[in-house]
Amino acid sequence: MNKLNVDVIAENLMSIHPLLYKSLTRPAKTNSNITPGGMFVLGSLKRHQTLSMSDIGKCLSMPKPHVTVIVDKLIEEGYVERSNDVNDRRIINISLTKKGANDFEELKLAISENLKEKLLLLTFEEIEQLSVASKQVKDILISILSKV
Amino acid sequence: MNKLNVDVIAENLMSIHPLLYKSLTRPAKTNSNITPGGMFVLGSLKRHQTLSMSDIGKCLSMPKPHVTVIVDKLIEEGYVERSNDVNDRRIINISLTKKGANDFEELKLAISENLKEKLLLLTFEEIEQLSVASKQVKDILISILSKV
DNA sequence: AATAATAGTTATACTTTTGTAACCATTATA
DNA sequence: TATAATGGTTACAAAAGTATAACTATTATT
Repeated sequence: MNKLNVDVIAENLMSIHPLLYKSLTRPAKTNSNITPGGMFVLGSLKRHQTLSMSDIGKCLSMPKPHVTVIVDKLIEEGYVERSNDVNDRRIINISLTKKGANDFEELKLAISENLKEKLLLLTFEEIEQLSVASKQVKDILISILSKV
Repeated sequence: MNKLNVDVIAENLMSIHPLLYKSLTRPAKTNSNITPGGMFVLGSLKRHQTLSMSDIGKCLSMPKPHVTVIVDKLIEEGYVERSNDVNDRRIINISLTKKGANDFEELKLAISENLKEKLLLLTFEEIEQLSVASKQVKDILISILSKV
């Protein structure tokens, strides 16, 4: 383990984070009434198809009561639905509805549009590089940070 | 401009963001009384040395009243200090104190330590890759998303 | 069968963030 | 000089996130 590299990684991630936050959550507010938390839940469901309430909490390091509040709101808006687990009747599984999947796709497009304006400043090579590098960061972080 | 690439980038960044959030802000809470917002402000100051109140707001897409609140708290803790601009007496410049710089360094170490446990699961090559890729993402995002 | 553990909800209190509007001081403009 | 624009603060309200405890229902353990 190279100690220097780890510190560099931490430093890079700390710089990336605040830049992302506003760029990603702002379109969600202007184009829909999805809160940042709701957006993350939808993203997790998009990746995993179905998750129990507890799994969502683990996925996002979110306390269970908060998951309940967010999912309640998403159900109210028709984005997700509950279903009882067939094996364990304590478990409630959450999955995207068609509307939820569609609207999340639209939200991603809105974020793309928003980013696109900024990305126009880059060369084709830089965009290519960012595409590859962001995928590498994503895949590696998911492999070590995702708890589900 | 390759449309596919832009959408891939948006998708990757949206996946990265929730993973980072908790991993980066949790150590700040356990090791100090710096709020996430305060951490971002310190990070901006670390990169730019000195910023006016408005610049901090632009940097982090933060409303000005919120900047005031956060900076007030950081001053109270002795992490940053105000100084009047010599050319424009409306402007108040904020810069890190020695204590602020030190404690921010320590905070970064705490985050590194926290990450290190997880990074132990990776191969040396993956760490190397993450180090390079996260730097690329950081540099490119700063070049297009940072407003200061 | 009794007890402990797990999944989820409800309730509550608190912190942080976000959004406005009003306000003062200073600088720029007409 | 009068007016507009900018930088920053104050005050207030509302939304979102965080944390904890108490509770029900179900499953696992003994």
